[in-house]
Amino acid sequence: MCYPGSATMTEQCPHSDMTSCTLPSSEQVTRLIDQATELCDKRNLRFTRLRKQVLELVCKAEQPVGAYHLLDELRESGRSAAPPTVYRALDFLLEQGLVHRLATNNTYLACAHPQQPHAAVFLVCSQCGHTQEVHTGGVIDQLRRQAGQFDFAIEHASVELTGLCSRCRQLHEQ
Amino acid sequence: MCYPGSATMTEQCPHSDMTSCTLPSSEQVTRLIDQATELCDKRNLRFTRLRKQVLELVCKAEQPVGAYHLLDELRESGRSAAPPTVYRALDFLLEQGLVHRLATNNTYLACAHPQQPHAAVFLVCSQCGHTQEVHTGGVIDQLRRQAGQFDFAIEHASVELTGLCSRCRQLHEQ
DNA sequence: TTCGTTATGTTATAATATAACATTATTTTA
DNA sequence: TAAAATAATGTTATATTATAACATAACGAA
Ligand SMILES: [Zn+2]
Ligand SMILES: [Zn+2]
Ligand SMILES: [Zn+2]
Ligand SMILES: [Zn+2]
Repeated sequence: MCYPGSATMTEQCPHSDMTSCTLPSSEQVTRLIDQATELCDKRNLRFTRLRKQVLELVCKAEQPVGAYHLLDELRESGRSAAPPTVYRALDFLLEQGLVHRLATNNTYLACAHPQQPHAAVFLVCSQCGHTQEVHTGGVIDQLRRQAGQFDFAIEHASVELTGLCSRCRQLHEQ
Repeated sequence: MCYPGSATMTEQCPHSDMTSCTLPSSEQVTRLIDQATELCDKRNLRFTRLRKQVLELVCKAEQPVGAYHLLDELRESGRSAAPPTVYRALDFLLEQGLVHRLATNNTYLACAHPQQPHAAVFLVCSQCGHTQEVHTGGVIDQLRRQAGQFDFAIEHASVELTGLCSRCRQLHEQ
């Protein structure tokens, strides 16, 4: 996940150097939470304690996390929680574009650019699990055009690329 | 799913007219099975009765099917079957590129062009479930380039576009 | 035929997600 | 403010998807 602020939200995410984002700093998490708070406020939605807590957990995770991992963390935090607890919170966050869900491994990660709705491409490392959200408008536009040729109107694009990340490739080549 | 033979395996699948493929004809199924037989033979792999039967079921389905649906059908056919029965057969077929798995809805569909390995784009109708495999080399190439900018080596691309198919859009607009 | 390998059968269980209904919290309206 | 309506959460049960582990059977090579 790449965090806003440190770079423009264009093609090149700050994530191109992997080290910089393995462990999001507490400031970055705070920033995302602040953005979410503002965004929910604007939309007249309740950013409840539970929803905030789940978003925080997702943000703090250095990698996409599973729902049941979040459930464990909620319980460890002392809160009474069951699967619907976390799934409902995740559903809310997904609807608001604050998190993304990766279909290929059933995990959730914080959106790097929750400001505007967008389709994203995810680079998922099969070795270390590190996952990077990249915004390549060109790709999505091209997909939309191609789908249009088949008279198909895209509602949601799931583009998940699995492979070796830079670091793992280097380690692997040695 | 679009069937080979009726058109070249390029951008435009025969699938662009949806009606032509809702119910694959028995000839088309036979053709796919024959291709699979040949392909396994070439690779010195055993295209066992179970594997053939599962591929047939996937081919005959007019839409991508779930593993447990296949399991039911296997049982209805009189065969003793449990989840591993179908998952193992599906794993084999996936490895050989004879079927694809859709991560967004946990379903399986026969590959339209099992001859050569490929990355494909899937157009999944959220209304009727109809799913079309399209081969737009351009998209995959572009994805590969974009990923390359992040020093990322793609092993597998999952590109699944959910939306309204031509027919459903027409019905919807009225 | 014998042996090693591969595939399948079988039972149990893991992992992911939702249904249904009760309770609590919040907002709206009177 | 009080009552009613709405939204969120708690709670229990269950559905859905997938795999682990070990036994048996089929197959292929020697
Ligand atoms: Zn995003
Ligand atoms: Zn990696
Ligand atoms: Zn294919
Ligand atoms: Zn449709």
